[in-house]
Amino acid sequence: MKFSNFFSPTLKNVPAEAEIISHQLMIRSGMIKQSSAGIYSWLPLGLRVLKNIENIVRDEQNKAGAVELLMPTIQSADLWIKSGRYNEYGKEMLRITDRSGREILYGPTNEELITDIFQSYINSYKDLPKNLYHIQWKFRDEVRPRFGVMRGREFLMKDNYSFDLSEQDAIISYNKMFEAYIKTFLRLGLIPISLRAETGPIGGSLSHEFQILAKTGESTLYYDKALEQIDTTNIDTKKLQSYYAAVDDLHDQSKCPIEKNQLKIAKGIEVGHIFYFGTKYSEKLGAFVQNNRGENVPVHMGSYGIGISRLVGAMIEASHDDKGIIWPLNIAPFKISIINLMIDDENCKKVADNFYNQLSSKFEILYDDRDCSIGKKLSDNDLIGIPYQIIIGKRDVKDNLVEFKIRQTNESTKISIDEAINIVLKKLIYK
RNA sequence: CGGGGAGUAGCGCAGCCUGGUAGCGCACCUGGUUUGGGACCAGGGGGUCGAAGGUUCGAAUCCUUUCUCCCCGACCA
Repeated sequence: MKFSNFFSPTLKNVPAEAEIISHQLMIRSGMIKQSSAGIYSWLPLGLRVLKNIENIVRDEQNKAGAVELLMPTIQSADLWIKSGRYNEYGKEMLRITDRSGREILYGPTNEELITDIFQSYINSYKDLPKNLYHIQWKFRDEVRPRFGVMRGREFLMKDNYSFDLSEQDAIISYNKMFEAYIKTFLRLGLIPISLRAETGPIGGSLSHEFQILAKTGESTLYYDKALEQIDTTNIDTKKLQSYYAAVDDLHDQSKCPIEKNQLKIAKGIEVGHIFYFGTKYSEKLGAFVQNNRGENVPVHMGSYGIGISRLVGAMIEASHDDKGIIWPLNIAPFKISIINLMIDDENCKKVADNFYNQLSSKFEILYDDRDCSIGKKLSDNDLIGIPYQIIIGKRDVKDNLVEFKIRQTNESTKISIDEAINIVLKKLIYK
């Protein structure tokens, strides 16, 4: 992608509305534009990041055996009346009346809809277990949206729902998702801390929330150090679930079961939540199957959410410096940028064009060919967090060199033009 | 919803107290000079001051109403 052809309005000034760093950086880097309180347009750069995160979440869901579908954003009130949540849910639910006076709503979650879909087709225990998910926009009319996309009213969420014959089976499904969540967050380069949680309005008996560590996180976590050392090759959910972890208001030092030197205190951002809630919705919405004795029994369900749009903000909170965002390679909107400092210089242009032509078919490349000052180019590329940057200037090109910069560490080295492609390929492929 | 704050050019702000129809920085446009970390000089375009009503000869400025946005709290992916 040629930068001159892209749409990435970077800003020097931060709009006063943005309080926290991720929100500021998202606005300054041209990722999002606020439309109204808690509602955002995703500009091209932000959309790329959002999609990259979405795809990793999707991939891990698929690997864990979940099956993707897509349910609508707008739901009929009927199902919610049936489940009893139409009144329960309160003002957070955006209620709308259509032209013929029917009550509809913008879905804040999908237990009702998915249960209805399930019960329409599945009648036998032989079809279990099932695990269905979708990645869809939700709307919750928060009393106070804040922190940019970290707590918007409209947000993108991956939510899935498991259906099992028995509680024991449901716990297996639950743990499978638990593992998938750990894998997902690790793959995003985050350190997930799993905590036993309250089940809240979803209801149920078993629940974990997943917080990722970030200095600027909203919640204070008290947890066993061991939670940070996850064996990525063999994720032992039982072990992870056995470690102590609590948010500050549930933590009581006098009753804390672990040694002080084993206890760690850190800030976290909640990015995922999983629930097992038994037959709460299946009974109300008629999701019954016949078991092997021919009896109709309600299915045991669980639901599992990951805030994808929140993760964008959360990841920035977890990874930035004073120059801007530092994206991990797999999330970065572009993997590498080719920065031509002297667009009017023939040699520089030749070198830059050549890199671009050779690499653009292989990776997502940003070719900074803009007619603007050197400082702006360099600082923009840092701001938007491109992991690798090839900086091409007159001075180096004369010596057959270019600068290769790693955003993560801000280290840069001079490399020969001839070797550059190989070095880049090595970095991007074997990373 | 309770408490606090803010709406003046695309963004950040000053002007408001002590009414006399708007100004600065960044961004933008033109010309020139520059060119390895948000360049410099000169020239230029753009706002009727969130909205409505009122007071006044005259309102960004005073009064009333209203809308929006932000921050702190309870809640959440």
